[in-house]
Order: sequence, then C-alpha cells, then structure tokens
Amino acid sequence: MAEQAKRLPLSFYRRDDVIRVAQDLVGQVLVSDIQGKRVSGRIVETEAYRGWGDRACHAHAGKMTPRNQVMFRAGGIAYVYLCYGVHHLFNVVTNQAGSADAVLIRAVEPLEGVSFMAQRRGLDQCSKQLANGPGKLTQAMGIEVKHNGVSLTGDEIWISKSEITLKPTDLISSPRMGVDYAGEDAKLPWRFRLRGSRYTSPKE
DNA sequence: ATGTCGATTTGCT
DNA sequence: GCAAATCGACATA
Repeated sequence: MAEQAKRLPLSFYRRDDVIRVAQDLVGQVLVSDIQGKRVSGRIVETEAYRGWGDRACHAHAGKMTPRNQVMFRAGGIAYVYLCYGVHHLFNVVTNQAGSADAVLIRAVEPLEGVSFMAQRRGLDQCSKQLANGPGKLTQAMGIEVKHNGVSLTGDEIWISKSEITLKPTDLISSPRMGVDYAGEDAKLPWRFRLRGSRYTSPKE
C-alpha cells in the first residue's frame, strides 16, 4: 500500500554514518499509532550518539547494559529509555548489528492528531509546546519504555519520507544538550535543528 | 547495601 | 533561577 511505500527503508537506518542519518532525519515525519490514536509530526531536531569514540553515548566503548542492549542490534528499531526516572526518551537505532549508534529525536512539529497530543500533554490544542523537547515528544506521541526495541517498519511507530528536500543550509548544527559529563565530547556539534522552525526545543 | 547522578520538565520563588 | 520528581546504572563497601 502507499502507506508502506512512504516509509523509510531499513537501508536508510543501517548506513554506517550516524551523523549523516541524524541530519537526514530532520524534516522526515515521525508517526505513531498507539492506543488507537494516530499522530504524526515533522522532525525538527535530532542528536547523534555514537558507540565508539563518544563518551556521551550510553553504550560508549562497547559497554552493554540491560538498558542499552538494543543499541547494539541492527538499525531500524527504537531505543526508548527512562531519563531522570521520569521521562521516556525516543531514539532511532542505526548502523549494523554490533555497533551501538543511535539518533535521539528531540522535537517534532505536530501535524496529524494534534488534539490527541494536546490531550496526552494536558495542554491547549494551540500550544506550540506539544512536542518541543525529547520528553514532551514521547508523551505527546504515546511512546513509552515498553516500545523499546520495536521495529520502525512495524505498525506502532514508523517514519515516513518527507515530500520536502532540505538544503544543507536549512540545518543548524550545535553541541548536544545536557551532556557536560562527557568532557571534550560534549562539544561535538552533533545536534541538528531545522533552521527557522518554531517547534525546536526552548534552549539555545 | 547504600549513595550519586543522569541525553528533562515543571512549578514555585 | 532553582529544586523536585524518581528509577536504572554505576561506583564504592
């Protein structure tokens, strides 16, 4: 069906350059169909995390734990974990099995199902703050830790190819948020935002 | 077994 | 501007 044809294929996720995948994900459309509520949003902010040579990554230097083990699987699945014991954060696992690269989806511009998102967030439908942060996004889209490891070619969470093609100048790259503990690696410019979007996360 | 800290958000001062 | 919420991972014992 046409629905399937628009989904990003596994070959998109399994490329070996997670930085490139993080850049290419900006502008694509994240869709969830959970608890009978279908919602979608255009990805406007991402961050890349690399298993090798990136101390900000949960799985840096090949360290596997019960929490992060799905990062080591082949790309095209979700890595969802609990942050600060409160927020669910959604990542896209990339690269081949054995590597531990992933892209954190930090913000989306709401498209379909805005009223469902507002309902889940407990906010007014007109709010620009429905999904402008990694924890807010998962709450708005109904994504929880139980979705850890689900396929992005399945029927709960997937990403549709955008009808829009971005130019390199449409992307802003900057250091990642909240990773000061990573020392020098905290300075890596692996956060990517859609230039001019009003739906990216609040902080510079 | 116990203590610290985190890829954040929210509400109160 | 600051602290609380609150669970898993990790270091230390």
